[in-house]
Amino acid sequence: MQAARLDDTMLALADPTRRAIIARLEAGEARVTDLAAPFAMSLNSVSKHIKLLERADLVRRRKVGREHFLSFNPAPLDAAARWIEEKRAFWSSRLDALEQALLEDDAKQKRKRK
Amino acid sequence: MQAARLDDTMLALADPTRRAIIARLEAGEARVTDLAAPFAMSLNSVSKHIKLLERADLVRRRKVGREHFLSFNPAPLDAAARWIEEKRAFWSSRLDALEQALLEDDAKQKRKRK
DNA sequence: CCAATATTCACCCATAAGGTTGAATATTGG
DNA sequence: CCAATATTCAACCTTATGGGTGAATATTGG
Repeated sequence: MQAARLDDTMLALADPTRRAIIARLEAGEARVTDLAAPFAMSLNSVSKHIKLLERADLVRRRKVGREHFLSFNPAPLDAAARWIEEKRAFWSSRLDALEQALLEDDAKQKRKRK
Repeated sequence: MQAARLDDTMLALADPTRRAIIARLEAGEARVTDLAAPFAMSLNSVSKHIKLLERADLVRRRKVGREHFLSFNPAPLDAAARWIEEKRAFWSSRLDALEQALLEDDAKQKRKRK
């Protein structure tokens, strides 16, 4: 349960392979080999992607003997979602204000014409 | 109004300088020079960050003579927010289910004891 | 026309990402 | 013990980031 900066979270999500890995983990824990299987890519490359996901704390590792079981940890998504929603909220309210202004102008025009 | 893949959007958001630039644009349009001012960094570096933001279609450029006015375009955030919320929804419902199962177990235990 | 202003372009540099292959390590099954 | 399995480690390559500098370009104000 550590920090994991927004930088790492966003960067981790910026790659389709890593997003696919996360999607795959919705079906439950998986080993490195399982995760690598669908990709036309060496096991090692997938292992590196997993490391990046771990750095972002989006993936947790549970070692049982020689097998490493990976699971998804959604916690870091909160901060990312919060940042994005803040911007979206600000700009949707700004658009609302613009719309409002246009409506008022319209009303003013109507009054004038009347 | 072009595509701008999730990759570019996420990558653009993965850097604190670029997030600060976006935050600054909430105050309205700004020139490259204005955006660069707060940073202990060359104008050129900021110009590059802006280019990355443009690639992600998060920033739009309006040229007036020698001045380039930049503005924020929130549209690409929709897809990013959607992806994140999908994962969050899935996992929060999964946690809910777990909680539910625990509660049911608890109830079962009570019944037994009774 | 000319100097100042606003930006980009063209390089240069260091580091990281994303991929490869081959060897090392750890653990299991027989 | 030994072979097979599951992973990582260590190099290496290519390309992209993130930063810098200096020159080129475009436009404006006198």
